[in-house]
Amino acid sequence: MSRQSQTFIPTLKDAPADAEAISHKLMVRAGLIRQLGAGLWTYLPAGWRVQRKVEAIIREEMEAIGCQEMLMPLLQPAENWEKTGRYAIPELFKLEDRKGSPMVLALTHEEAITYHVAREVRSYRDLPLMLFQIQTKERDEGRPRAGVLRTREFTMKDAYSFDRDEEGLARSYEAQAGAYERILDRCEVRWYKVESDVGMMGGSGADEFMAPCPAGEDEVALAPGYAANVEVASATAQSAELPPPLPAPERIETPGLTTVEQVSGSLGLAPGALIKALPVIVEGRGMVLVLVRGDHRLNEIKLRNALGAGFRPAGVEEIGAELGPVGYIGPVGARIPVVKDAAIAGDSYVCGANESDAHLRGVQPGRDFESEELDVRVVEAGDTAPGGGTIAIEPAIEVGNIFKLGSRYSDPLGASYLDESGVEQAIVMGSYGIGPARIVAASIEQRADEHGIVWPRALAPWQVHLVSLSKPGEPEREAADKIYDALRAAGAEVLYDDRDVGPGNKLNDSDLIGCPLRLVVGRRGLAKGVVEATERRSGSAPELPVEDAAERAIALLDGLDV
RNA sequence: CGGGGAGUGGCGCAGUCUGGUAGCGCACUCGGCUGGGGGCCGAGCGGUCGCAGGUUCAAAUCCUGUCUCCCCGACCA
Repeated sequence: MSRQSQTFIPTLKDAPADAEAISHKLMVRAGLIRQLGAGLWTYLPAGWRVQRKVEAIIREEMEAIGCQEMLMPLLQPAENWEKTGRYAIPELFKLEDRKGSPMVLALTHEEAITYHVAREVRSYRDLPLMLFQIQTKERDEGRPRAGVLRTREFTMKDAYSFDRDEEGLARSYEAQAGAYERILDRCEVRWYKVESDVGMMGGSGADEFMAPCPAGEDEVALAPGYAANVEVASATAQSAELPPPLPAPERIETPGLTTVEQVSGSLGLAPGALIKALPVIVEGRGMVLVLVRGDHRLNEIKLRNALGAGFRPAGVEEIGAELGPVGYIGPVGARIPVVKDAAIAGDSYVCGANESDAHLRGVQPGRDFESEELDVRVVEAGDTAPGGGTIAIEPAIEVGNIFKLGSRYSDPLGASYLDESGVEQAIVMGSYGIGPARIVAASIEQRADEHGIVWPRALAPWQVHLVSLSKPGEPEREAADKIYDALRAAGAEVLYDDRDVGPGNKLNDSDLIGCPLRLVVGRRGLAKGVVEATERRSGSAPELPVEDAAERAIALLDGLDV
């Protein structure tokens, strides 16, 4: 059924007032989705058609690498989550059944799949194994946002690999990565594969597939031959201009100057000539003083990974007791461990003197204080990447991620096998997620113009939007009806706008909905014996003879590059 | 979790400060006109003003509580 008069595509002239992201506005306006609650979205018929196209592509590419589809429950007993230590995750929805048994709504399915594999797989002969599902996930997000980009309930394709050893995992991981590249290419989204943090998944390595777009919540650091999430990106800093070195640190009065801007401004120095001192309390280790250059920011994920432990910022009281007044903290004379960011590489810095209204200048790391050197700053545009290129930073949306889990889940859930020599070994796992809704949103973000959505053929809800400008019953309508029948007979996916509304409404809705090819059947064209085709993306508008309009339209469609 | 904003017809909003008959645009229904980029005329339908309690002769408006949604930040497979 694709007569528009009988299809539920509620388009809107205006976007909801609170929508910010392009994809959010357009998906609502084009009648693809509607909101039910915070982070909870209903897919209307056109939106669901698009999502199913993405899912079909994912299915094909998963099956092509020997990954088998299955389906696991969303509602699960809490027990396995307690075993893996993930029951404490704040995003995990927790509930009880009527008997009072603790249950959870799965935010991903490592526990379930590992539970099953642990029971069924016993021999090295059963491995390797790759399984996937396309299933709902539930996450109690602190802040859902941007329409479908960050929601509390969403569909995810999650795949899991099971191997005998690290080499096997590496092969499975590469197979999945290759499939992801083909999936994203087929969906026509621009993407980067970037190094990433392992986060709550745990494990030994991870990559993310990022689609650059304005609404992206992540930032990627890019250079020729280099791509990383800024959460983990590492690069050589641009140099900062330093004053001449001094034989020893010199105390200077800085009354009331507590920020980098104030101190550098008052001394006439670049912010990069200052050292910013950030006291943190490290789990099981007490207070540590972390130093970054005045013009740099601390990267908390890199610091956590470098320390191998969690931490929190120290409180004002704690800092006062251990070091001095907040705003005048520095490493010289500090009696606690000092971590110095690698970008602090000069020999004459200004830092706090650990007393009110005073700083020190001419401070030289190594001479004036001891420290452990780590890379813990946020990289910036203009830095030099490991390959020698210059870093650029772009916002991007994470559309997929792949993790080397190792035995992070197989150990606590007892997933093991007997090897050739009869020795019990832990199964080595990987997990691979991809979000169809985010692919759809990214496609819209990347391709939309001021008139609406611009679908690639692979995702379009319909390939052709046939628009009849005449009223029902008028002779021109017959020509449109015939073309509709011919297109359908030829197997084309066609949405036929046969509604009794004005031409402006139809044309604007057509732009909004964004099918790759539009055919307008109106009095003006018919007088010349033509229907007007318009390629949504290029705007190219050839005229097609009425008699074989359907055939010609299909040929046009096949000629579109995307 | 911290900060800010908003809940009034399907959508977008005014009215709230200064309490007194709930309004506008769009959409929708009916009739007519119009028919190539959201057209026009006329007549209509539709709202316990998020919820609960309080003050008052009288509450959308004042007070208290509460729920929901949005934005910025934190967090985020």
